[in-house]
Amino acid sequence: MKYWLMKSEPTVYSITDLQEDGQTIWDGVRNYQARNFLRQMDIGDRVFFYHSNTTPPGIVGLMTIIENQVADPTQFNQDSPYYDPKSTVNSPRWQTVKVEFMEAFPAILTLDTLKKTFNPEDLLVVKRGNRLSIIPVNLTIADQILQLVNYN
DNA sequence: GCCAACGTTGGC
DNA sequence: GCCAACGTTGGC
Repeated sequence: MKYWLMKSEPTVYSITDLQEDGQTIWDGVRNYQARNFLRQMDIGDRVFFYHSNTTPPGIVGLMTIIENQVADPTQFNQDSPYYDPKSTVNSPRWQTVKVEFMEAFPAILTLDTLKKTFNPEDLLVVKRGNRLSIIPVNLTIADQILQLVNYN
């Protein structure tokens, strides 16, 4: 089992939205590096849910992968801002995953705390200028994040 | 609202 | 294939 971190702006889709929906297709990713990480995800992997572009930003919960190699439906939808005319049903360009809600943390684990706890090399999300919306988190760091959640 | 970082586009 | 211009992300 691997750990990941995925960002979402809470005004677009929040941990509360996921809690209500139960599960969702993580659509709209249009960055090749992020997509390549999505392709590496397996069923059962766990994902930290990160709220970006909000005050304060930080990790707010945990979800798990229940389906992988999912063709992002928005790439075929002409009315979607994520429509990709170069993508076809037979050879979709954008794969993603379906995630299921696991838990919302009792309190947000803020970016500020993450910066104080981890080195940028160990946790990419605290690295200045990093804009990747999907990043891998190694097991050691994931354990430490979960411990922080439990102790707070 | 500012702006640094950085990805993408398109002319050449 | 280079790189300037432009667009987007996202913290502050």
